[in-house]
Amino acid sequence: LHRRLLYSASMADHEHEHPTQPTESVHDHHQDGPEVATAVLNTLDAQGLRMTGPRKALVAALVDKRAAFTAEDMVQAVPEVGRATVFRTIKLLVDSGLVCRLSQVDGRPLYSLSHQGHHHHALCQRCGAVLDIYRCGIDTMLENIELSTGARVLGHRLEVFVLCANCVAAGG
Amino acid sequence: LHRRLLYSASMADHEHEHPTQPTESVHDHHQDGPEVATAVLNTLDAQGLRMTGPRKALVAALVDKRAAFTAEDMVQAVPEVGRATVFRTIKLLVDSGLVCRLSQVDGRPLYSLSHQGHHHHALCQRCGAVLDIYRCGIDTMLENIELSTGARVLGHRLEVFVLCANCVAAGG
DNA sequence: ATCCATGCAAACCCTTTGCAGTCCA
DNA sequence: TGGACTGCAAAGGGTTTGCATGGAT
Repeated sequence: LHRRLLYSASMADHEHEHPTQPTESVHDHHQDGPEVATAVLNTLDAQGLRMTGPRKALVAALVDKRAAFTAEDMVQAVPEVGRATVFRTIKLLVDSGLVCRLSQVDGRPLYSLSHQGHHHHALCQRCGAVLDIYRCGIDTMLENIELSTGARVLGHRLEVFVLCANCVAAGG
Repeated sequence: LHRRLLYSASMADHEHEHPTQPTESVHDHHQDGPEVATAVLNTLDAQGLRMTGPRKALVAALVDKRAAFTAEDMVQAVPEVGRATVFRTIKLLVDSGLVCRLSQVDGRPLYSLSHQGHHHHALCQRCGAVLDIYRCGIDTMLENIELSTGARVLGHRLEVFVLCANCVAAGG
């Protein structure tokens, strides 16, 4: 699960037209846990937030997750931390940009560690792995919506539901 | 709100490469109410479902809506229908493909009348108008994700949050 | 007449809040 | 020490369910 994938397939015939626009890139979602945990805690510290026991435990637990998780997952992963604190901490991390909220097919929220510059996610429906999608390629479309309709685009969200390569190999 | 917009801007320089791939198209979300209501009821009938009073009332109400609506909106729009029936009927319409579920920025569900062939929505954050987005242009990206990662794409959801032209004109 | 569909109310799930006590800075 | 943080438990909202009644075919 530590491989990193750079996507650059089959858009070559477009590149002479948009030489400065890179193609999409994708990589999966796991890095070296302790380092990430330290980075997360440093960020919290820089925001003047307290490094409490429950917060450290929660950060350690979510950094250890290799997949998107629900609030309930966290409640169970760190039973010594109260339910309310789990919710409060997740919200705090989301507001700090350290964790991002994504949504399941049925709309229920999932969370995953946030990686710089990514906007979208491909979520494995079997194992919960999250592939980040960089440069989703819809900016042009959004601009065109503005041009053709007069609407102003404020934001967008793209969720992609997949079976990751591992799960395809495991038989779906 | 009855205008229909066909998008075809600024992708011309791509078309010689994908002559068969149309550009995105967008139109807003309202049609002639009674006709749509009849069509919806016919579809329910064709599925062997009963044409009860509550169902007719709910279909009439939602066809009359010019914007996306919540379940609660429906409860209040048709106070003579029980709360549970509203939820059950919305689910039924979603399962029949007549209504589609979309999601607000915060993830709470909204619903809107479903139009054939559309996959995505631009939702006005001020008035709730829904612009359908046809040919969202991300299919190519999804194929490329498959090629580069070995994942299998099962589905995707794109939500675009906008201020529609009317609301821009009204001062945001 | 037969079931499907409805209404009511309770149950349910997930999340938030109030408040007294705790612990980091 | 003070104020941010926590835990508990209760409240909250949105949605679903059980069950007896009602209504469409």
